[in-house]
Amino acid sequence: MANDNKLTLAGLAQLAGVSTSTVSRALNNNPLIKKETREILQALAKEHNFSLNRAASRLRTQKTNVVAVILNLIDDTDQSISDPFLLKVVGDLNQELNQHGYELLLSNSYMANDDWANYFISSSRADGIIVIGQGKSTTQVEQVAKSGAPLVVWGDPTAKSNYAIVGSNNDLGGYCATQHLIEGGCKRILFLGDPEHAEMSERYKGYQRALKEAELDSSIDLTLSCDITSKVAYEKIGETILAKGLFFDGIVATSDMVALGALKALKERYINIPNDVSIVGFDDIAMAELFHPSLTTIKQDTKSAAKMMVEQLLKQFNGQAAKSVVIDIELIKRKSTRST
Amino acid sequence: MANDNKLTLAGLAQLAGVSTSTVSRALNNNPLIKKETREILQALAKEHNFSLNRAASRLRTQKTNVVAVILNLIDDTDQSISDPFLLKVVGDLNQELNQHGYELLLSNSYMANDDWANYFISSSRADGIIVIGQGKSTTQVEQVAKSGAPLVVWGDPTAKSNYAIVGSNNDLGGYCATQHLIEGGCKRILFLGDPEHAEMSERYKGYQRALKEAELDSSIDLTLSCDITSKVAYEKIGETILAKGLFFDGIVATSDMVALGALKALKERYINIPNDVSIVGFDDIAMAELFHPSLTTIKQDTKSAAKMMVEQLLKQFNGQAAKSVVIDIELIKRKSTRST
DNA sequence: GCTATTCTTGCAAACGTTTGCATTTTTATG
DNA sequence: CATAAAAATGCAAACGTTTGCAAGAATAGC
Repeated sequence: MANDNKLTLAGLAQLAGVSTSTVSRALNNNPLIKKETREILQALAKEHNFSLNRAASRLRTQKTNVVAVILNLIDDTDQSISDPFLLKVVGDLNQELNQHGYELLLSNSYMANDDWANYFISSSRADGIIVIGQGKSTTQVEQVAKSGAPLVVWGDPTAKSNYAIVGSNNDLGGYCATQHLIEGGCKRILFLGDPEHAEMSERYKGYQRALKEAELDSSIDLTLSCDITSKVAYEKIGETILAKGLFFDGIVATSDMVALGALKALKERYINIPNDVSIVGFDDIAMAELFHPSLTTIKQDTKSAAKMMVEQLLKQFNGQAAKSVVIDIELIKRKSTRST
Repeated sequence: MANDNKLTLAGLAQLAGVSTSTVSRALNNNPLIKKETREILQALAKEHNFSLNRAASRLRTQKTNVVAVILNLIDDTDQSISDPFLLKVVGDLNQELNQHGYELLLSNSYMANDDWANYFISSSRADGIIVIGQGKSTTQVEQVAKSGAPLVVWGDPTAKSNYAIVGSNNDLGGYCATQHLIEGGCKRILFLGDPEHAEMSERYKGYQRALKEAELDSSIDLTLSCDITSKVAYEKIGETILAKGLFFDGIVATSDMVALGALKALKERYINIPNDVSIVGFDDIAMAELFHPSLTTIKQDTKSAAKMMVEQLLKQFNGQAAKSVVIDIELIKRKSTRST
């Protein structure tokens, strides 16, 4: 602390009366250095609370130990930013990355530069990229894949792609959700969400499969296309009821936020949940059980999702091929559906 | 793309037939270089989609253009991670930092190393630190401050400190919330939250002031100390009612999550909101208006908070002194309180 | 005691930028 | 046209690590 200018490896070496290479190796616990010496030097480093200059070591080793996480937001709707589910994923990724000695550089798709591989990888800002959400267009992501940069995407794992995608079993999720409503006695089940969007379309498939198996109506007018935001869902349900009355008795929503928007619209019209209309959400965000009635939903396991994403990314760092991974989902039964 | 090894500044210089210094200056738009030359070189760089090696430039310039954002989580409760409010702040910070040419390195207080200044600043990982949440203990933060590292904290701006704190006018928030309940006719108003915690204690002060001005009961048994999580709030309200009955008609909660936990506990007992009990939350998270009844709350303006935090940090980068900033709050009236 | 082997350590050259200073080219001035 | 001043470019030395290779010290084998 007396020294004004920062302590460097060379300085530490001088202090210890050894060469910089020895100090460097000692701090990296290189067995080339005698154990005794290593311990002395490590203690000395701690005493002077020395810390390696990462810029220098990154330059020398060509490795950053940083992973860029990009929130691939849909268009210009800003609600994605505050979608609690996506942010939960970021939080879990952070934990998981830290545990493997990596740091998380957060970005979103609004950033000026859109050649991600160039911006993050070629520039030595990060070693790899994790993209959260496939967005509406996949061109940017595909460009990264083409560049050969280590890449993992959170999205629809069953989608055909030349990069690794980690995601929930959306088809099964849609199926279970619908199945559960059917068991509860629902006859006319609405699908609320955007069936065009990658992950959602899988959920839609599962929904349709369940309906067909039960020989229930699966006609198109039971599909209510809407954005991923709760506000839009709320408005959409309102309009629909106004126009066509309450012609359904169940809702499969593509996310908890959407489900909660619908829930609100229904409750405002004194429609009883789950008896008049049952609702199943998707995600199992923290708030799902706080609502009244608490929301039955398909839980996405973000913890293991994070684990898988990091695992697949690390594989690529080691030169191995990564593959898409399907994460199991789980039906969480609560009070927005009839118990069976 | 034909070249396997990455293009470097020297390579680009050779391609253009000039020196590396010229290219470097040209790409940094240095007016020392003739405008014409600059444009030619910039075009060439784009054509070969060259990107500067940041590790190298960071080493040379001793500047990273990265800001570390640390989620200072409370103890080992993991709910803070998923607290939508905190994550919203992170999102807004990200936007704001990007706009000023900085990147966001995300961390949390669980990381192994707890000498933050050393870990982030001395090691050239980042130029400055933003800490979100003052946590239970401020020792780590104070250590950073003492080290002289550029630092801004999100917390209680009225707290005595030797570092810059940006935060809402919590006292006024608590006051307005309580005041609003009083106007709605509430007589026995509960404070739900942890009055010990920095920001919360300010809210508590405002709450008490409002009560005293209205000459209402402000005795200690109207203070229900509870953790910041909705689950705990839910349980606490349940227990309390079981033990002492419904002895209150209003609740000032220290966060929306806490308010929503309380809301749930009350609704399950068929207590009418807002007529039997009115509730005011704090934060105005996205979900606040989705609940039934929608939640009256004190809105924290995260956008301008982010702007202020970044502004204060940049000041420090320029060698100027930073100061604490109080962000205005706003009462958002919804349906969980009686309208006046 | 001498050589062959194994352990330890040190030397010095990278890694790819930026930048003070020197040098060359251009423009202005008398 | 010569010279001074200004503008544009180049040289080379950093920035602080890591690491292949060489060299020195210790141990073993005969």
